[in-house]
Amino acid sequence: MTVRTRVAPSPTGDPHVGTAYIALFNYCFARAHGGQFLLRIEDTDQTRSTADSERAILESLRWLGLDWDEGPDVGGSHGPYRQSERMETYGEYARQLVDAGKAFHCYRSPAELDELRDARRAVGTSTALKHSDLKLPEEEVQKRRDAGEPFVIRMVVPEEEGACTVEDMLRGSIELDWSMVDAQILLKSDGMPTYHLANVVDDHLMGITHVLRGEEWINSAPKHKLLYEYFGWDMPQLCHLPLLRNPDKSKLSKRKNPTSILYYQRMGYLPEALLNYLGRMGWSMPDESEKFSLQQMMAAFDIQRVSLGGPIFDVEKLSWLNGLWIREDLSEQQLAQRLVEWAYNEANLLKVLPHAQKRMETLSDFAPLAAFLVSGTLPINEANFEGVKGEREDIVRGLQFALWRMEALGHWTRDTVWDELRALADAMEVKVKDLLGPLFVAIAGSSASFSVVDSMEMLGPDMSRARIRHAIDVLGGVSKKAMKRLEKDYRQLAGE
RNA sequence: GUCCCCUUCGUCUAGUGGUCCAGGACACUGCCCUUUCACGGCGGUAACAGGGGUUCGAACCCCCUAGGGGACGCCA
Repeated sequence: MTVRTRVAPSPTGDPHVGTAYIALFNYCFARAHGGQFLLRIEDTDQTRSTADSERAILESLRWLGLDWDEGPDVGGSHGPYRQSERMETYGEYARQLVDAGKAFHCYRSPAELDELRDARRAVGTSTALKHSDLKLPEEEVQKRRDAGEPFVIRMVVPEEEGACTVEDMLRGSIELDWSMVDAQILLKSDGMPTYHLANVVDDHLMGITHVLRGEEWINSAPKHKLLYEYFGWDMPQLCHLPLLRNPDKSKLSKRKNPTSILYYQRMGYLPEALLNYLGRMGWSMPDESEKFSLQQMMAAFDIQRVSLGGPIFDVEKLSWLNGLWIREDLSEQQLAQRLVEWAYNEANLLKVLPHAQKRMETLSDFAPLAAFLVSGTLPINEANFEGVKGEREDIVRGLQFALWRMEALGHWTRDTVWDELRALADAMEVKVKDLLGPLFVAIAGSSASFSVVDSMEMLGPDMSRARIRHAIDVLGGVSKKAMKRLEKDYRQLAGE
């Protein structure tokens, strides 16, 4: 048995807890059956994947103790294969399908595609575009080809009535209508494969027998099944796991919840506890124990014990579990060791000292100065904002706008954060200083502290956002009505 | 809008036709322990989404409705 987890680096470089969640189940499933657990990095979208984001996710999984196998030698690469390393391979497979009449070249422009989809949507039917919908007159194809226009390779899908039956290890047979399945792009115009092609080709080459992935993939399973048929390969068994949810039940997202593993690390959760908590999401031990190690989970693992309702990722129980791990599983020496590794190590101190040293008269000044960097949620209240210029309403407005900016920010560095905040202040026609005032309190708990952008860089995106969110709450939050108005104002600002 | 998936306490869940007027855990709460705060111990409140079937019997099987979620990209 061989299973794999595909890890997609996020544009912000934050390793997502959802990835760890899927990886955990793949790990336990494989290991419980004496099989292999492999990793595959998705990096064919150049806007998302960077060396940093890839490293971050691999390090996070390792931190959690989810070790992967090297796996077979596929195209000269071992370990967590990177898709782009074998780009030519996918092109060959795509061409093979074209030769067999199972795929075709498509010269349609994005504008034309939008038009076709809009027309479908207006009629109220499926927006899935088939080969016949995309066909261009022969002379037009010729013209575009001669002009060197970009093209993609799409797969041929059934156009007649009928459904595709997909077998799921937990859900049984799922019937999906072919009318919903579009002529999926297999090879993009830049020559990179899409997930669908890469996924099928990789899994075959890697000898994958079972695929445990998120529920969001159910709808594209027919495409994958079809590809296996086209290639004449055996299809792995599928298993779709429930999705982790925000407290409002929507799919876990950073906009509503901290989703980065780094955030939980920074908050001071132990990897054992985080993993344990993830294991309690949609799964239970046969004896219903709450606290268990990865080893114990693996030893008792039974995929049939997965429950299908999407669990809400709620930190209350995680915190309790973490306390249990700290109290019951660490000696005082071990705890001391963890604390040193976690924050009070030399590398960390050296990061903070450039900001702290100038502000110190005695060594004892250090702890209060740096306290906010090793804290979780800051114990602030309305009174902390008294020294800040402006009405409460304006402060909240500034914080909310800043939060939105920070949510949209891809690369998180001192300079990018600064540029964003400066641009925001300009757009709002306020002094940078006045915009930053409340942010100091939100981020550091006091307006007398290090440069707020330096602090934000050290804290990282998720922790920074969480603190801004907390500050808004402390100031009374934003009502639904007010939120709508703010959103409108914000869009106007962005439009200018 | 179309299709798919899901639905047990506020939250995580046990439960696969009788042992369930539904069990455990978090949170909340009462008492005990304690110089305080935690920890710990013992209790309490709180759920089978609704309606129809099938069956001697339904949280469990079937159908309908409702609610929630997901998918519908040259993202994964």
